[in-house]
Amino acid sequence: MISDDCKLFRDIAQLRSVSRGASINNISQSAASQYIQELERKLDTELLDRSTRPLTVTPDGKLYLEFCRDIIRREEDLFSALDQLRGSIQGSVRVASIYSVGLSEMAYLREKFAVLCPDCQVHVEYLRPEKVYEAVLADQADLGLVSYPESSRDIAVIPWRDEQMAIAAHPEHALAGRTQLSAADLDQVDFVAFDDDLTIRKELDRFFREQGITVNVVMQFDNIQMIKEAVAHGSGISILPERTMLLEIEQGRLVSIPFHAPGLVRPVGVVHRRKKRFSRAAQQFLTVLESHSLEFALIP
Amino acid sequence: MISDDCKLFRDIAQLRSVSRGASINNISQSAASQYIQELERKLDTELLDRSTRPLTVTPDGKLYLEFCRDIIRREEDLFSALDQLRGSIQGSVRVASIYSVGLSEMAYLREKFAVLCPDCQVHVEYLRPEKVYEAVLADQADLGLVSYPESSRDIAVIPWRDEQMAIAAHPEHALAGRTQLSAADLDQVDFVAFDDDLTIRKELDRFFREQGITVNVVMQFDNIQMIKEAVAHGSGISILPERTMLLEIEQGRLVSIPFHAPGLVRPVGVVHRRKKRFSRAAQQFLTVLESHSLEFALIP
DNA sequence: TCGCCTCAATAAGAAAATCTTATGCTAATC
DNA sequence: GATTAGCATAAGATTTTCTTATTGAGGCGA
Repeated sequence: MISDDCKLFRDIAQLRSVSRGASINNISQSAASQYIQELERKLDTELLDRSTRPLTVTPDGKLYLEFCRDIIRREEDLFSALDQLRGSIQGSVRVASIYSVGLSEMAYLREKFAVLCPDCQVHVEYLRPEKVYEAVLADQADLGLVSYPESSRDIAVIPWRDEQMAIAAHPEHALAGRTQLSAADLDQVDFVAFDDDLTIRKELDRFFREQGITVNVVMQFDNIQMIKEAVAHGSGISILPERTMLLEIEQGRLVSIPFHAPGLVRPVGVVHRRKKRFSRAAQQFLTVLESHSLEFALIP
Repeated sequence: MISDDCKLFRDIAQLRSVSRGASINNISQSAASQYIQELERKLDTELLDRSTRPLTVTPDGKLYLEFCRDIIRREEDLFSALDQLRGSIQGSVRVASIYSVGLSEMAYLREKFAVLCPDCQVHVEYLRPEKVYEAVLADQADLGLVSYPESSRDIAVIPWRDEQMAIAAHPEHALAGRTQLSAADLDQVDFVAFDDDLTIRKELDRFFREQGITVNVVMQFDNIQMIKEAVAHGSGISILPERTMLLEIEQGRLVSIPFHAPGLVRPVGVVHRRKKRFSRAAQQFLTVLESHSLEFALIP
C-alpha cells in the first residue's frame, strides 16, 4: 500500500528510534535506515537529527510527519469508502423490466428476494422493451426483463419462463361463454393486435397463417395495456399472456378463454451485459426468478 | 516520490487510456498495465472497465482517482511548505553574543550582512558567556560570539579577532595624562578587576605575575559594563579591550592609555555546534565577521 | 461479416529497488 | 575510557518493477 512508507516514517519519528520503528514494521534496522536516508536524499533535506540520542525530528521532519499522518488517514478513509461502495453495490441490483411483468408480481418477487437477501436492495424500473436493452447496455441496469429476449454480442440471455397465451374478450362478447376454443373459431373475428413491428405480432401472424385463418385487425398498439383497454371497450378480442389479464378478469372487465395452441407462448427472459460479473444481489435476484418460474410454471 | 504512482493512475483515468497514461509518465504501456492490475489486486476491486473503448472508470476507480488527486495535491503542499521552511531557515541566522560586542558594532555588522545577503535575517541575542554556549548547544543559536572561546566535544571554535587591551582610567586619574605606560607603572595601583573565575582575570593575573607587579584589587565584577562604571566613578583603573571603551571615551567619562603589553589581548571567537551544517545565512554572516576582523584589525 | 487498426494483456527476462546479514562507528552512560 | 545501545555502511540476495515482444480483443469501415 501507498502508505506503508509513511507508516514507517511515522513510527520512527514517533518512537524516536530507527530500530524500533523498523521492528514494528517487520523490517531490519538497516532497511529502515536506508529508507530514511533515501527519503532525505529525495527531499533534499534532513528529517531526523541522528547526532543526538535518542534521535530528534527536525522541523522539516515534523512537516513530513504531518504529511505522513495525513496520507495514512486518507488511505484509511479510502478503504472504508471502498468497502461501503462495495457493500452497497454488491448489495443492490438494478432491474429494468417491461411493463407486462406486473406490479403485483414484482412485489411478490421483491418479497421473496427480501427474505433471501435481507440486506440487499432492488431498484426496479419499468421501461419500454428497447429501453430495457439500452439500460442494460449502458450499465444502468444489471438485469433486464424482456419478452422474446434476443442475445447479441454484448447482450446475453437467460430464459426465464414461457407465458401461456389466452384469448382476451369482453365479458359480453359472443365467444365469452365458451370454455374451450380452437383456432378455427377465431376466423374473421375482430382482433386487437400488437404493432406489426413487434415480435409477438409476428408470432401471432405466423400462428394464424399456420392455422389457415385470418383475423380482422381493427386496431393495433405497441403495448398490452392499450390492447386490454380496447378489448374491455368491446373493440374486439385479442390473444395475450394470460397472467397479464388477471387483474381485469377479477374486475370483470375482461374474460380469458383458454384455447389449445401448442407452441403459442410468450417467452420472457433475463438479459444482461456479457462479461459483467453479477453482484451478490444480482445473483440472488436471479435465484429468486428461477425458483419463481418453477413455482408458478403456469398461472399462480 | 510517493505520488508518482498516483500520477500514473490519475493520468490513465483522466485520459481514459493506459498507453497514453504510460507514455506521459515515461514508462511502457506494459508497465502501466501491470501496475493497474497489481493495484486492483491489492485493493481487491476493479478500478477501470476495459471492456469498453475507450476504457471507463468504475465507481471504485472514481473514488481512487479522488484519492490520488488528493495525495498529489498534498505532496505539492508538502514541497512548498518544505521550500518555505528551507528558505526561511537558510535565510536566517541566530547569533548569541556576549555583551561586550557592542550594539554599535553589531549594527555595523548587520548592515554589511544586509548588503551581502539582502533576503536574509539576523537575530541577535545578548547573553552572558555561559548562556551563549548553552544557546549554541541547544540549537537556539547558530553562532555564538564569546571571548576566550573554548572548544569541546560538541562545540567548535572559529577564531575571530584578538582585541587590543588598554588601560582604562578616570580622566582625572594620576596616570591619565601619560601617553605611554609600561607594566611597571601599574605596580600597586588601585585596580577594578574581573571576577576571579573568569578567563580574562586569570590572563591579567598571569600578566602581572610575569611583569613582577602587584595591583590592588579594589572591586571585581563579572562584566565589562560594571568595570567601566567603577573606573568612571574613580574607584581605580582597569585593563579592558580598547574598543569596548570607545563610547565612554567619547563622552569624556573615561580615558584609555595605550601600553605596551605583547600577548595581552582578548581573543574573541565564534562558537558553533560541531557537525551542524551552516545555513546559507550563517555562512554569509561568518564571511561578514571575517572581513570585518581584517578591515578593523585594530580599532575602527 | 470480414479485415484492419488500435489498444490492453501477457510472457519472459533484464534492470532496479529494497531488504538482510554482518560489521563498523558513535553517542550516551557509568 | 570502557561499555552498551543504536545508527550507518558494505555486500550480496531477494523482490519488485520495468522493457521488449507477442498475443488477444474491441471498434470501425468496406
